[in-house]
Amino acid sequence: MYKYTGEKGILVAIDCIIFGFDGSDLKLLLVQRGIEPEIHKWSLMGGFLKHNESPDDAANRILEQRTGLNNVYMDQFQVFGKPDRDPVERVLSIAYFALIDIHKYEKQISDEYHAEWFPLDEMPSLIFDHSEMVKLAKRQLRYKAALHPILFQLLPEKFTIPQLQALYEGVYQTTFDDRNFSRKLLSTGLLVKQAEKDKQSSKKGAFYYKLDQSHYLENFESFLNLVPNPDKFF
Amino acid sequence: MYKYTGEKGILVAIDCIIFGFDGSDLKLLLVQRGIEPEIHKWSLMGGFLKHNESPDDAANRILEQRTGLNNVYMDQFQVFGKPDRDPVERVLSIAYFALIDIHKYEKQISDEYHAEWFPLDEMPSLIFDHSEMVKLAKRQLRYKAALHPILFQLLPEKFTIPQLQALYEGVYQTTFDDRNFSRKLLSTGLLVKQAEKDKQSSKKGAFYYKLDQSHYLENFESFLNLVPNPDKFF
DNA sequence: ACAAAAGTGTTGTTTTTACACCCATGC
DNA sequence: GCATGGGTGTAAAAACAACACTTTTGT
Repeated sequence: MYKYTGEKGILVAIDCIIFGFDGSDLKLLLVQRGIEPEIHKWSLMGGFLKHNESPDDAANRILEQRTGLNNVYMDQFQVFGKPDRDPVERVLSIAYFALIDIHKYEKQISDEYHAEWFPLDEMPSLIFDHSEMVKLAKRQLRYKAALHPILFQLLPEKFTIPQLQALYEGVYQTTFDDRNFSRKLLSTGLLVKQAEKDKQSSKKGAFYYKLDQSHYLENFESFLNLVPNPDKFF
Repeated sequence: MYKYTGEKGILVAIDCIIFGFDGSDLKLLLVQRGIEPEIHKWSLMGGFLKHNESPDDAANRILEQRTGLNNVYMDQFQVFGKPDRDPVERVLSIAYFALIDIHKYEKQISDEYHAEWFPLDEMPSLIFDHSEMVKLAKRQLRYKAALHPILFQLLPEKFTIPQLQALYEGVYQTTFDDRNFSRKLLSTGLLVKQAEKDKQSSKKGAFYYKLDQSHYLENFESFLNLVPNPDKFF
C-alpha cells in the first residue's frame, strides 16, 4: 500500500472550555496541569488525540475521564495551531466548548480531580494560549446562544424563567426587560410549564419549566432572536 | 527540555472548499489529485500542514501555490477527523471555505493547473470524505451569509444590485422579491453607488456599486438579516 | 413602438420595544 | 400588613413582506 512518505505527523490535542452556571455567575472549569512543563499551573481540560478516535470522540473521552460526565453538550469551535503555541514541541489543539449543569456534578468534580470552578472575571492566568482560547470560546458562546437555544444545557432539567433570565444576563453581562424576556422565550414553544414551583428564591415562588425535547431538537437550527440587539456584544 | 514522549504525531492536512460565482451559478473549484492513491480523481484543493506554519498560513499557501491567488476570504470551519477517512494512513483535515471572484482568475486557474470549476449540481464524485466536506461547507456558507456580508467576496469590485441578487438567489436556490432585496441591501449602508452603469445585461443598464470598505470591516460582525426566513434553509 | 430589465413607493402585518400594575406568599 | 420577587397587559415604534407601476433604451 501507499504511504505519504516525506510527511511527518504533528501532535494533536483536544482542549475543552467547560462552562457552568451556578445561578448567578457563569464559571469555567479549570484543572491543575499534571505534566511538565508548567505542572500544577491552571489549564483547560485537555488531552492528546489518540490514533483510533475522532476528535469528537476524544473530546467526550477526555471530559468523561476527568469529570465523570457524559452526554454533555459540546461544540468544536476552532483549531489553535500557531507553531510555537506549546513550548515543548509542536502541538495542534482542537478546541471545544462544553456546557454542563454545574450543580449536578459540582462535588464529584472537586473531590476526584484537581479541578475547580472559576468565575469568568476571577480567572487565574493559564498556560500557553489557553487564555486566548477562553476569550474566543466566550465570544463563540455568546454568538451561538444569541441564535440557538443552547444555554438550557447549563441549567437543571427543571428551571424557572427568572433562573433562565439570570443565565442570559450572566452570559451577556447586561440586564433584559423581564416582561419581554419571558414573552420571547415562551413564544419559542420550547418550554413546558410544570405544576410545581420553585420556592427558593421568592415567597411567591416561580413555576418550573422543562424543555420540550422533541421541539428542542427539531428547532435547534432555526434562527431565534433570543437576545435583543446582539450586535453590541461583538 | 521536556518532550511529550509516548505520543505519536498525526498527519494534518488542509482542504479548501473554493466557491466562485459566474453570474448565474455558484461553482466549486476542484483539482485532479496528483498523488496516489486515487491519482487523477477529482478532489478538493489540499495539502499537508508544514511544521513551521499555522493552519491559516497553510491554507493561504496552498491556495496561492495552486491558483496564484492571495488575499482571499477564507474561513476555517471544521476539522474532519474520522480515523479511517483517508485509506492510506491517518490524516486529520482542517477544512476551510474560500470565496473568490471567479472572473478575475478563471483563465489563470484552468491553464496552469489541473483545476476546473463545477456547478454545485454537476459535481463529479470526490475522493475520501470530500463530498461530505462540500455538503457541510455549503451549509456553512448559507449560514454565515444569512448573517454577515460575506458574499461580496464572490463578486468583482464593482457590481450591480441585480448581480448581487442573482448571487443570493444562487446560494439559497430560491428567489427574492427585488424591491425588498435592494431596499434591504441599500439600508445596510455598505454600498456606494458609482456613476457608471453596467449595460451588459439590459438596455436600461444597472448602476454599479462598490463596497464601502471601512463600513464593511466595522460592521462585519454585526448581525444583519440579509435573508428572509433563513430558517427554512437549514 | 415595444420588449426587457431597472428602479422606486405604499400599505398592511408582524415583531419589537418600552413601560406600570397586580399577585401570591412568608415573615 | 408589608416587603419581595413573580407574573401579566398594552400601546407606540420599527421592521418586514407583499404587491404594481414607471423608467430607460436598444432593437
